[in-house]
Amino acid sequence: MSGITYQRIQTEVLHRIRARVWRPGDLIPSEVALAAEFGCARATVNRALRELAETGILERRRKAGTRVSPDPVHKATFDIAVIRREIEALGGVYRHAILQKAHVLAPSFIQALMKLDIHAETLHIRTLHLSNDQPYLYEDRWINMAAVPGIRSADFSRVSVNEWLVQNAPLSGGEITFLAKNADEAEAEALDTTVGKALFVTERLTRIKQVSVTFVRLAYAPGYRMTTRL
Amino acid sequence: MSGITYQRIQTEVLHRIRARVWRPGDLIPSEVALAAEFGCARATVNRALRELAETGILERRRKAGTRVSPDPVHKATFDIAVIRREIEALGGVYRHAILQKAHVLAPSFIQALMKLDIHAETLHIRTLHLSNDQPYLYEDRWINMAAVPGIRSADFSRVSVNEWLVQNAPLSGGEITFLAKNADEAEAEALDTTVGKALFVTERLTRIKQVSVTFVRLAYAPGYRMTTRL
DNA sequence: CAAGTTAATATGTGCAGACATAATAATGTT
DNA sequence: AACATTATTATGTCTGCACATATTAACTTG
Repeated sequence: MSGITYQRIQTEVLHRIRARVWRPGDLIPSEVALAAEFGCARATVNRALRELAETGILERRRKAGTRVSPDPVHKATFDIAVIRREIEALGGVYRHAILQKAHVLAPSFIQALMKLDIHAETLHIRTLHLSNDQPYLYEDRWINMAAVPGIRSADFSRVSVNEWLVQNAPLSGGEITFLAKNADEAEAEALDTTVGKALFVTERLTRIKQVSVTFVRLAYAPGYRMTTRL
Repeated sequence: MSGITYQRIQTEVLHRIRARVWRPGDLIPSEVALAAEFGCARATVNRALRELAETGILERRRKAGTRVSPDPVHKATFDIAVIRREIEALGGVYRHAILQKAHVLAPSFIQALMKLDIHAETLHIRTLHLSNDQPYLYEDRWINMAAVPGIRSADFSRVSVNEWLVQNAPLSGGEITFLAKNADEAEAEALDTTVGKALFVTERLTRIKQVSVTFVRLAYAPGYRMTTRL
């Protein structure tokens, strides 16, 4: 084997971009040309360039060729783990407490968000997740009962709703939103802080085949930071 | 050609997981076995499974085999674009105003964050980005002069610092952090809101080869939401 | 039995060749 | 000149095949 790896090619390409040999907007040589230069198969060059294109560093189009992205759109990736794992990964002891659990007809704003009809039955659960017995996260969740039949018989004293859904309704699609919000009274009380304090909030809408399964709002305790490498 | 694509295999695998044929934690058949079943080359199966593993749905280890992730860590990716493009993508007309620009010795908290030595010279710039003449984003940036020599001669009246750096110091690594923060006086004034209002903030530390280039704090106007698909 | 060695196995990656497909460039036609 | 048609080209993907590598299982050996 020639010893040329696709990773070797990737670092070489990155070097040339950094050294401004190939500048943002420039067209770079074709796969065939690069394969000849590096003395490897085209498939190897293809994989190298394809992966760089996935990160947004390169832009590729058939026939047009490969160019360095004019303004590279960095893609920041965040791991959205089960909350228990998130807490345990930070070295905390996980515990959760259910503050409220009620079967109710969906209020209108939830109907609109989840696109439910007027008579839709939902399970409304408010949970406090604790790390080392300190409030960590306040969860406000609405579940569309029609979409998850087995949920009536589930026992949430041991496994959190969060985990039950991951195990029993895997691989669902949806959207996630990050935002900042001043704490209201319920949030302030649960998270042991004051009304008005800025909270980092994530809202998630989960679907299985176009049908909304659950809407969650997670309000993190003050001071929370969500970090990732670029 | 058999017509079996790697994407076809991916959707089939996803179906089996959703249908709970293969459940979280289960070991799935080997690449060779799947290639035989689908009547395609192992390379095709390999690409299908490798990509699913990158998204966190599968876990793979040599010899041990491929298994469905026990608690799948969803990976949410956010596009971090140049601010002008972000605003224009939302249909706004972009404009920016430089509120402050000063060459200063790095204050101690910046020294610590960027790991600069005591005599390090920095450029401190505060910029307001506007969409349709409405305050959109307040930017507070520190640049390590030593790391970006050409910056002295740059003209920031036409191109924002943001864009200049992307064009002239491409492909740098670093970290990005999301957090919520109560608006202080400077932020409230710039963004035309009240002190204490919850702001969505992103902080970015950018490096080229271990050397810190710039530290930016971006405070978005109230109401900002950052959304992505799962 | 414990510890070290060897074999077996699933994934990881490379190669050469082929055809598919999208987009551009060249060409011909009215 | 405007438009439709036809090459050309770079990427996209699949096929078999080979060897690399990590890791587990099986097999020695003291």
